[in-house]
Amino acid sequence: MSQNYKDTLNLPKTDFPMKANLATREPEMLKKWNEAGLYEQIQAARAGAELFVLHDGPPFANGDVHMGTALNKILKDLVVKSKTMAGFRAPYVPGWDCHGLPIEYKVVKESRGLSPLEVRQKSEAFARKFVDIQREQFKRLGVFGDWEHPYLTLDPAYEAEILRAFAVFVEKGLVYESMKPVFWSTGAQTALAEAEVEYQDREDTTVYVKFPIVSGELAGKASIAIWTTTPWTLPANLAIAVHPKELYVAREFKNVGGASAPRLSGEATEVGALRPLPHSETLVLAASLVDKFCAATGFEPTGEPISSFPGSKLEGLAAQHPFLARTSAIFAADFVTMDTGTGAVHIAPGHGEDDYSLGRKHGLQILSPVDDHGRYTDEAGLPNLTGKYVFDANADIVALLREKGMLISAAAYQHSYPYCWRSKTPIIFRAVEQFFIRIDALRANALAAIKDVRWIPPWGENRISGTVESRPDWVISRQRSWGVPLPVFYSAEAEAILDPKWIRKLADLVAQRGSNVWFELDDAALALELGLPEGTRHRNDTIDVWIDSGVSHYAVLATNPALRDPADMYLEATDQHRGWFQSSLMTSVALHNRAPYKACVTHGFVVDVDGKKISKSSSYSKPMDAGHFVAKHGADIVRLWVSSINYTDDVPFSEEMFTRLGDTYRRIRNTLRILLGNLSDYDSSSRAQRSEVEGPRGASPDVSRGSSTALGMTETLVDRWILDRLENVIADCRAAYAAYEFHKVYHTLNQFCAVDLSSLYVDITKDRLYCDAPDSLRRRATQAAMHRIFDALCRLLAPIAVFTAEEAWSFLGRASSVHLEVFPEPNDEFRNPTASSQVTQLLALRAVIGQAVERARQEKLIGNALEAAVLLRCEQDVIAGIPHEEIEEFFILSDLKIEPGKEPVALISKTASKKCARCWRHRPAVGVSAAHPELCDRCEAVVEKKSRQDLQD
RNA sequence: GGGCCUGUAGCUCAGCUGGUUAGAGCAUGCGCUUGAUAAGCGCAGGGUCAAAGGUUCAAAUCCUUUCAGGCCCA
Repeated sequence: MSQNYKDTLNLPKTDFPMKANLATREPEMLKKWNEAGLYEQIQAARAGAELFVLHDGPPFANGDVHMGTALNKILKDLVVKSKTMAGFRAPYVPGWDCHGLPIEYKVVKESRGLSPLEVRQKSEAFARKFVDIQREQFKRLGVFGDWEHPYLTLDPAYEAEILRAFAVFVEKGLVYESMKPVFWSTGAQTALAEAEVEYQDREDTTVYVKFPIVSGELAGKASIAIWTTTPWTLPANLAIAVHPKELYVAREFKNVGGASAPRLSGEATEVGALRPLPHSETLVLAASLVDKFCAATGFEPTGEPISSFPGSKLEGLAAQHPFLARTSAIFAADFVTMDTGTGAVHIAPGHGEDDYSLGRKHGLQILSPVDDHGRYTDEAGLPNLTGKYVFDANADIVALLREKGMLISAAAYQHSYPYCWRSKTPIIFRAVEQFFIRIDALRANALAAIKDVRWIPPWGENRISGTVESRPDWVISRQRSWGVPLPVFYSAEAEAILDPKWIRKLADLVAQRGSNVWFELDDAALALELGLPEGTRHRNDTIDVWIDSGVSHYAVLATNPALRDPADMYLEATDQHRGWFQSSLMTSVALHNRAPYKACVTHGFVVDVDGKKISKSSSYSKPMDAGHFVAKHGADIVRLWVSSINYTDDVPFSEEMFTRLGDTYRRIRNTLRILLGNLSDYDSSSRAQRSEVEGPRGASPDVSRGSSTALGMTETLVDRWILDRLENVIADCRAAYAAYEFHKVYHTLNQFCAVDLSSLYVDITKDRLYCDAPDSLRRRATQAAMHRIFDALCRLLAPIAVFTAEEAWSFLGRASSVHLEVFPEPNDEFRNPTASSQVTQLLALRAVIGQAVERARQEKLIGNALEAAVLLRCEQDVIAGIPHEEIEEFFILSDLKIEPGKEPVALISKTASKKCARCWRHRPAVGVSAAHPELCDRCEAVVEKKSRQDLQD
């Protein structure tokens, strides 16, 4: 019976599938884009447009793309795509950081005994392999860019620019040579990186040593007591550090010997046998460490402290070195802790990081009287021990201390100590010649340059300023193989030569033959090649990789004609305030005295449900490969995730989020689908819509212009309202994109699709779209509105859901890509405050009705709301001027009566009218028609008209 | 330990310069629909705004401390 009428409806019709099937559809689309050269098309389409350069911070070319990397790359892509759609020419040239220890380390670990050149060859192959892997993974994420012409820091052209930048640094007097302690393997006779250090348990001899004070009030009366686990560094002692704020005491101690006097084992037994005889000492040490000191040494305090004072009081005093003819100065330093020892720290600037920086601060010599094999040199000032391996010399030093009466106590000590991962020998801290960049010469200008940059979020400025203010000089030399050679030459007399002209000659040679020449050619050949004096030699040190990436503005932005230095934006994780943002800033200040970027955007790190970093998480043990999630959910879902979060904070990640995101995605997709379905018989180029099509140049054609009734058609209230809402959505999304607040785009579009469109507009207009005659004016008006909405939605969605937006876009019969389009332009003609406020009021009434209907349903009075007869009492001015029919339609009711009343109330009863077999509304006219007794008047007319037309055909 | 930052419903986010019973979407529960159907619609429940102090007539919003977490240092 009534089934017949279903065929007379205009039901939605589309081939746009409900199921996304992203995992297979996305790669197909990528293939199409690649074949069409979409990136090049986009660049060509924006040829004359204003330039916006987002400069890619090069990821390290090792390992797969994980969620953190994906987050970074997608954020960059959101910027590039949204700028492109805002009308800019926004080229994107991706890059990779290829040199450096992590790669060299892996290579060396795989195969041992390689020559530097072999290490470099294997490292290059390794880096290139991962460049290719990551490139495919980034492309799979839907990131657009010049993937065929990325910049690689290992490219000879790039390496040459590093050297040329270096030549400028030298020219400006920014580079100097100095000693600095590094991890040193005496077994391998090489400097080590932290990654090459492994820790083992080890027993050493610790000593408490006294340094007689020789100046100030305590001169000749007391000694300052220090504690060390490395007696062999004492010949290099030049100072003692105390904490300025901690309390120190001068006090007499008596050695009671006995039980508390420790026994030594191993090498030190000989020493232990010569236990100090009972005697007393007046010592200065931290008040809070007196107890520990006594327990460890067998000394006990006698009487009350002679005096007590903050450490700052000791500053500037001199103490006699325990066995060398010199004094050690006492300095205050914040790094002194009260955990162990005496609160007075033995300082050997050539043998420790803190020692070094304190020594530099006070102009001390960086004394490091140890050779490559870890043997004392003459500089140690102990002729008997010259040539002795320092770990063997510990016992000699202890004996010497005892002989001089400077040993308070010695003991065996178990601790975890760094070892060389290759030679398995204990590591020493040893100062060797290094090259530095003078940060003090740049600091003030760098701080000034920071102020000219826009920092997003704003506290980034604070952060980078803090690091720039406090950072020490930049150590730029590395005793490594996998990098750009440090262009230092040595004269026949072994004197270091830094010559800009020579460096530039080398740069030219490297540009031609790659930096391997440095390692391939021997001294004579290289000198000949560069035209250097005979006898000029070179070493195999390399430049810190932070210089590599730090000069990318010089090597890439300034040299690639598609780009520009400075860039409009750098966008990286917050750790780069100290990293790439800073290294780039320093090199740019050195070269041009300005920042290399106009804006710096930072994002947080990916954390799990509990806000903990993933590596510490209990929820996620497996690695967070982006590929895993792309395969499981699709790149558009991963991109939706990136867009949904506030990236300035830590970025939350969980399995649940992806489930939720899938829900959101399906909602958006289904909204697009129903719009398409309802537009199946709508011809946007027909005469009625012609006026909209011919929009102003540069604007998006379909949504740019309306006539006096906006669409130029007979819209009803809901149409006017939804078009006004769309204006808000367009304005909000454009503003959010412009401010890089992508999560606001996400929420705006989600809200618009779920509430305004799905729950309201589509639901309300179903009746007219399905049941009216196909060409009814109000139906066509609604289709025109939907067409405008769909068009705008695709464009606004395009930067985020790259694949889905394109897919939907193509279903509207568009041959070219949505990514070539621009965002919809705001258009005041579609603004309609009246409709907006009317609908707001109607929605309040709708809630009242909804609750009443719900109650009636629970009482089994009605099932479907269309079975209800609703009597609504409300203030009349709310509904003034709105046709009753439209109000009924708005509430999706069959039978509505409105009476005046103050507080809105809805009374529900079962309607007396019969159900129209076609539109399912209960209408009084059902049964009136003889030909169609099951139909209401509207449906009868439509069916009649249709059958007449069918007859004509 | 220091610097910078964060902490609002199960999840993701709003909540402007302090001012009525703290909002949204999703999720959950209960219904309706079967003409968006591995869809759609309605209704409902759910937060002492990390905790404790303080300023104020009034604080999620300002101040202090604590706790939890992140990045960078040490």
